[in-house]
Amino acid sequence: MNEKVEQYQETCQVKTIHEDIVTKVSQELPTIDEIQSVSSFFKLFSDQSRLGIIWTLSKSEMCVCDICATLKMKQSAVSHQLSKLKLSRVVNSRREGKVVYYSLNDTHVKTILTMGFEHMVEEAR
Amino acid sequence: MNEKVEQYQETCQVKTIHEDIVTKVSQELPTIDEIQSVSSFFKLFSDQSRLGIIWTLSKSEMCVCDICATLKMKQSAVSHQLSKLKLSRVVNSRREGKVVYYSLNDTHVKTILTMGFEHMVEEAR
DNA sequence: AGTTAATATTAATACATGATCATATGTCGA
DNA sequence: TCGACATATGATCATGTATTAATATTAACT
Repeated sequence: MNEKVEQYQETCQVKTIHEDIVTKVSQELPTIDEIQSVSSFFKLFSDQSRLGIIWTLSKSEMCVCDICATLKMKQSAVSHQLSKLKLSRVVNSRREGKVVYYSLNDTHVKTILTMGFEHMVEEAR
Repeated sequence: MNEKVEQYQETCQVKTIHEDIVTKVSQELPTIDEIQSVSSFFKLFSDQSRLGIIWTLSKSEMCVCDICATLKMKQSAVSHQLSKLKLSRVVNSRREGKVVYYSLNDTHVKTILTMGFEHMVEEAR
């Protein structure tokens, strides 16, 4: 039993089936930080409320109150989610007196959003 | 005070700022089911382990044990996540004797995965 | 300065969910 | 049919997180 197999067994408890594939794919594997970063990005789209907010902002720049009204959400809940989205730089904000306007930060987000909805339509068929 | 403003206050407790925008965006708003469906789809990409699995499968069809070895995950954890991915029809499986091979179900998933990593690269600049 | 409006923040709560252990299921070979 | 291997499943536990109510902050107006 060679070292590689032993190492597999640490996590897998099973004899490796395809060492060549594992080796090849492992070499291309993103770092933990990269996977973490990407999964965190997708997490922003994974909640109903946040996705609704992202969707509305993809249609128009809006203030907090408008988002509340559109999505029938409480102001506090909207603010909380907006702050997460802003922290991840998915949205921008600008203040005009008492009112704060939010908008999508980049077109990338809009594209991914669109793909999500396209996928849904296709799945529904 | 008209009816609309009162209705806003139910959820928003604030006087509406832009009735026209709210009305327009509301008309285009996806249904709750649609938003639910799309957010659930993105949720599959929102966890480190699942994203790792999706990534490896985007490189090659693999059996459960190979995935464990590549990602240094326990077999049980991998199986649990694979079953979620399969339930959402993101992956397919085929059995060959004792070994079960998993693969990505559609190219849509691969495209979205790629966009996520592209976004990360751009953000890192 | 005091009041009101719009938004942000804090703390508490309830709920979802990923990992793990133990065990079950399925498949093959002796 | 028995044992070994590969995978799946159930139950439990710990962690994360969305929501809410209450309160703070910020800004405009009188």
